[in-house]
Amino acid sequence: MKDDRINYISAVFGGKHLVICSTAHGICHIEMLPLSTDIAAYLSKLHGNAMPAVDPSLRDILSRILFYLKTGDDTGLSAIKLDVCGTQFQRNVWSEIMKIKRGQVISYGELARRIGNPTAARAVAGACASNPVPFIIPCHRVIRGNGQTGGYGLGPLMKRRLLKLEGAIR
DNA sequence: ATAACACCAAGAA
DNA sequence: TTCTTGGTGTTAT
Repeated sequence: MKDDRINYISAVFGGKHLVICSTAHGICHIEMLPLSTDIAAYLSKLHGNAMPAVDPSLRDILSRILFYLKTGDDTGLSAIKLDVCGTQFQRNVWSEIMKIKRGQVISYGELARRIGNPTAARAVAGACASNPVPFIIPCHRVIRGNGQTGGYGLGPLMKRRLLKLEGAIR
């Protein structure tokens, strides 16, 4: 991917900065950062040279994601334009995750089967872990085969919180 | 090459 | 029930 200029918008949610980054082509990155983080400086270091700027045109997307985080209603999330880069395997996993509806869960092993790579459960977990856009690509809906919720980049507590919000779990 | 993983199934206690 | 153990595929070093 090119070092396209990155813009961002942020809001405070759950004691952290919810940060949404975009290129000219779509959302490329969502992250939760400690309140002490200098967001622009952090993103600059992460994405290369140019200093990112706040982009007010991301306001609608931000509020839609916040609405989802508060209510569990994910209407319109899957229609958000993305600009993510990944290996072919990761893209296969991510696009399969997009098919999981709100309130549903599947196991890493089942997802592996669905992409035609039935012994790759652990690799599927790796692809979930490298999902750059949590919530939009709902990797929190992929759980362990034994019913435990499993790991999550934003913390297992957040994963359970989302699944409860969606009514997928008690 | 190899080590690190958000896993899994089976088996022991 | 919890725990080990051996088996996996992909990715980054």
